[in-house]
Amino acid sequence: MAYWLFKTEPDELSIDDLAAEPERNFLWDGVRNYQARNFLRDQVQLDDLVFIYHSSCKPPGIAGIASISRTAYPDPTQFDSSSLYFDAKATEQQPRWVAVDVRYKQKFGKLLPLDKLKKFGTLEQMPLVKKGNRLSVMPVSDTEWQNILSLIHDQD
DNA sequence: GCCAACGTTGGC
DNA sequence: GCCAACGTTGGC
Repeated sequence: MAYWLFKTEPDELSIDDLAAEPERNFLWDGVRNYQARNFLRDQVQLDDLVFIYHSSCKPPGIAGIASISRTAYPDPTQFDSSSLYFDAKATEQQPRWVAVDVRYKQKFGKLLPLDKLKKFGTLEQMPLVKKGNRLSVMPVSDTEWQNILSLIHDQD
């Protein structure tokens, strides 16, 4: 079992949306970055745990946990010409992008803000806290996962 | 709204 | 295959 962090804009899909339908499998679509796609396609496994990170909001930070309920399959939005995520170069025979499904697991009492993550020295290797980082799907080591959980515990 | 950082595109 | 131009991300 592995750990991950997925970014989402809460206007699009938030931890509250997941929590509102805890039995539902949510399509995690719209990943359009090759490095992020390769993680989804090659490494994300069933029942892996995922920190849900809220980006482009105030304040950005980790809001809760989801689990992987379906491993990678072709992202349907790449074939949909009315979608923002449409990709004319993708075909059903040769899909370019993949999606996974996630399920709600937990919402933290308080969001763990990015500035706290940045202050915590042992997390400095995470792409998340590095300047200019744009990776929307990233692995989280066992140690990082435990350290972040303890930060959550401290502030709750 | 600004803009730094970064990924992608396309001409050569 | 280089690299300038461009578009996007995402914190501030």
